[in-house]
Amino acid sequence: MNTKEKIVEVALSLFNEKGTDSITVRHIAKEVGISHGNLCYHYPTTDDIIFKLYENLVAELNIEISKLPVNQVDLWMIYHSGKITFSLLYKYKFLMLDFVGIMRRIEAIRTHYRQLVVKRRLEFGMAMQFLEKGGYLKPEVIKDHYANIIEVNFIVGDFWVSRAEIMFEGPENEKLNYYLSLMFVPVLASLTEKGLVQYLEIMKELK
Amino acid sequence: MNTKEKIVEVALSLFNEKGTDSITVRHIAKEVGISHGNLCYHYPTTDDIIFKLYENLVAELNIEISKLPVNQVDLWMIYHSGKITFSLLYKYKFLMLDFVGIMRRIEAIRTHYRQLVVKRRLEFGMAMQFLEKGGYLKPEVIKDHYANIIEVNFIVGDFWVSRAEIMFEGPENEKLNYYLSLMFVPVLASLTEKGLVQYLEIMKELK
DNA sequence: TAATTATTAGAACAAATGTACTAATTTTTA
DNA sequence: TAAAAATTAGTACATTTGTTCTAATAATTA
Repeated sequence: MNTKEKIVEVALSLFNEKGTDSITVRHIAKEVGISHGNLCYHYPTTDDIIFKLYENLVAELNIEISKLPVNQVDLWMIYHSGKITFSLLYKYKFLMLDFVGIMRRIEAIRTHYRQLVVKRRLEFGMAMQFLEKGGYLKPEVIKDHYANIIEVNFIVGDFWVSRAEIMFEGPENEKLNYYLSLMFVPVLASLTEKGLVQYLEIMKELK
Repeated sequence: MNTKEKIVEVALSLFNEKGTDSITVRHIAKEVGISHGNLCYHYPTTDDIIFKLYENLVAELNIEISKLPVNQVDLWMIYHSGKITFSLLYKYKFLMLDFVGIMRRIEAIRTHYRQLVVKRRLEFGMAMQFLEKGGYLKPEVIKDHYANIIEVNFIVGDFWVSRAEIMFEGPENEKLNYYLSLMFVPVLASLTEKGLVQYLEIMKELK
């Protein structure tokens, strides 16, 4: 592994452990075992490293999501993509824990993330439509209800790591499964019989 | 207004504007128009001011919530207490925007908040029971579903300000109403006819 | 009033940090 | 191989920040 990669790797674990505020280029350099002059040659500021880590997260997400079979949209598919996403978000949890600070500070990330949300909102919307057509989800009775469910799930998806950090005592796996299960909560009472059956299967897997 | 109060007032607006990270005792002192030596006499560190502001938020919440009529629990009552809470959280939005950082850093706040959550969880649970008895909410069909809805709403309640900061363009009032309406989303499909009628009334008010 | 206490301004200092720079060494390229 | 480019260590300096201290002034109390 070259120096550039080592820096990013060490920075990730330091950020996850201590947060981005208290970690400086000097801390990272010391932990990598190089001079901070050298580190600044590769990444002038910690924000440059954070941006690189953000890029890595997005890249990993794209790779993993593209591996999913796209032939059918059902609750299992939602579950699998949720599982992958949640695992990766947890791997880069410092990004989630300091979400607002990073978004405020680093324009490149903010811009990219906003575009990502627009894209994801559409994908989610499509998925809901497929679920409805597939007989898993009842037709919407209240205007914008499913769009609102998506917004709620965006908030849960982006901030469950923060919530867990503050409130949850327990192993990572339990934590992840618990908050993943919460993603189904807003939609639960709108599921059809068929949808509910699949939901209960998924919950067995999550236990 | 005495110096101590002035400090807290100025600090609130500075924190809300710039975040807690970049604001130091010197910044606040300069803005108040006193020496930083004087400021440190009243509040040795910014964290002491943050704690004071947290106490103020909790006090204001208690006062406002206690003003609510407790004779009946219906969706309007949920709406009113939500409205009050959301307004106050927005007034102290820096606390919400740097929630994790503050919780990690300031033990006194972390401890108090955790106890608060336990208390609120019970209150929410009671409210759900009352809604059910009052004929607004269908009986729970899936185990822990209502407990899970409460958890989802905790996350939305604690992080909507962050979400809004990153994504929402628009006036404060719209912002507040929109995210307040999201609190009803997870429970919506579990409402009875009677509940739905009241919900639709509330939505008219929110528009 | 006189003594005491509270409040205020400002200086002083060490530690941390961002930033820029130099010089040496290693690696790559022509 | 020789020149060029990339990488590395280390220095240097201005700023910021937390912290402590002193001395002066204002307010309160006995």
